[in-house]
Amino acid sequence: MAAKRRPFPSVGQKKKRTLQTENKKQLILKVATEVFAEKGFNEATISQIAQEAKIAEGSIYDYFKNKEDLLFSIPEERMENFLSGIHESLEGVKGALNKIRKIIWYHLNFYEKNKDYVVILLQNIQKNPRFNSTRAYRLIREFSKLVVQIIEEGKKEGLIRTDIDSPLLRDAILGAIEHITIRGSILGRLPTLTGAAETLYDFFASGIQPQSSAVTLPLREFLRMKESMGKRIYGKPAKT
Amino acid sequence: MAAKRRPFPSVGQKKKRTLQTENKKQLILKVATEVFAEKGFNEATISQIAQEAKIAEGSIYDYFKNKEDLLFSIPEERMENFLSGIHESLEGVKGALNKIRKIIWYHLNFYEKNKDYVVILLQNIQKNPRFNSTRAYRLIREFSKLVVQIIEEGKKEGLIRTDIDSPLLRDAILGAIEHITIRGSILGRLPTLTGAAETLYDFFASGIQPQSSAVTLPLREFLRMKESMGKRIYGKPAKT
DNA sequence: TAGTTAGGTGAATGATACTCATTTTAAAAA
DNA sequence: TTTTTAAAATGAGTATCATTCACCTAACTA
Repeated sequence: MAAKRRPFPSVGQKKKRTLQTENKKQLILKVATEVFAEKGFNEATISQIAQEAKIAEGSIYDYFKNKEDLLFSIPEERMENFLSGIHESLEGVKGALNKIRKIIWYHLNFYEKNKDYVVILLQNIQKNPRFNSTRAYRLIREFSKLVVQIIEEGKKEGLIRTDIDSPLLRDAILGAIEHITIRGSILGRLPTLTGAAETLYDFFASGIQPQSSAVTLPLREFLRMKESMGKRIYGKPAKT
Repeated sequence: MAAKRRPFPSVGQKKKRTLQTENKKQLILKVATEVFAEKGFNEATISQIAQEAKIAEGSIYDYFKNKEDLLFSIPEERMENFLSGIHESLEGVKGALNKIRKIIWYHLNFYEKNKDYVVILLQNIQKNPRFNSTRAYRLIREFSKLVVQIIEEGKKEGLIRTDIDSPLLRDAILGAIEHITIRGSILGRLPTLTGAAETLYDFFASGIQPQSSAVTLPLREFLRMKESMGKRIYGKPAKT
């Protein structure tokens, strides 16, 4: 046992000590991230991680409850960065659709810049039911709620159809992002992720049907035209 | 070693033997599916599977190379059913969009009816890189190609925008389906999956923007209106 | 200096995937 | 029917980890 013990009651040189401890934890996390990313959770061994971090196997258990806890600890810091980054990048963005566009871009960009991490998160962690009781998972939920909020906001603004089930739309958007990322990581196409952002946004925003067989125009314009004519008009988009 | 051995050169009562062997393999697969679904791959033990199948541990290795091979063998039969079912249900369906709608529905419906299997496939198998060299994975790829084909077909028919990257759209659609399914399985909401199909299709087909702030109408109608006026008209949908 | 404790260690333990020498079973031959 | 033969099945034994714990080291206090 080491890290769990109560620190000195004095305040003297304690900081230095704590810093070293914190450094060691970070070191283990860094090495573990590399090893897990390379070998996968099952094939990675504690002894290999210990060796590469140049510490004893037992020391790992001073900082983490077990191998799985070590794995689940990897996303914590990154998720915090992700979340604060999202909030930052949304500042000043007006309108739900623009926010969604930004989120899609930021999300793919984040994955593109955190390859090792993405492999671990998507392949080893996210679908493990025990991950749900994790701090990092709570952060993911928070993000997930944010997306729903933005969708609801969009409904109120009149920018998103009100008959849409918000959580379902969120799942569709996040699922699409994730799947594209996984395919990218398996096929080694991660560097092009960000380029897919605008296209992906467009699928959801405008749909996949062409505008050539139907014309969409602002309501005001439409009403003006209609007024100056006296004609029967279709209100719904052409369906096949 | 057992199952690998060459059968007798004669033809006599061989069938009975082979059948029993096949049955045993199926039995192991059935029990393994249950155990893996309940405990997850890591927590499930070979000894538990052997016990519940009422056979010796060693026998499992007569039929499967190792634990992972056993896991990866589970999707084979189901994927075959899935694929033939898809082809069947697409018979007589005209138009790429209708086919995509059908695929989304069939996919979600299949998952809804194969709960145990879905949990295993999505949580333990699909994102494992070694799964890529599997027979079952080849079937998934086949399905994946089918979707791309349909999208391309839709472009030629003029039903889908030609500026869309087909594999990207495929990934978005399949990713959305998968994510919704996973959320459903974690939250125990699988029974409502099929209900989400039409909504999901609609996200992609028509987009999420309301028709109230913009009006879409057939090109002929639009041209007729335009002709009888003399006005400047927008050709693109309103963006926020 | 002596005492205290955070911090670190690695051999020992137990669990489990996988192997293999042996036994059992049942088809084919005699 | 009895004998022969190879397929099937077995489970004790092996190797490989994850995890524990009794002990060590060094820094800080008094």
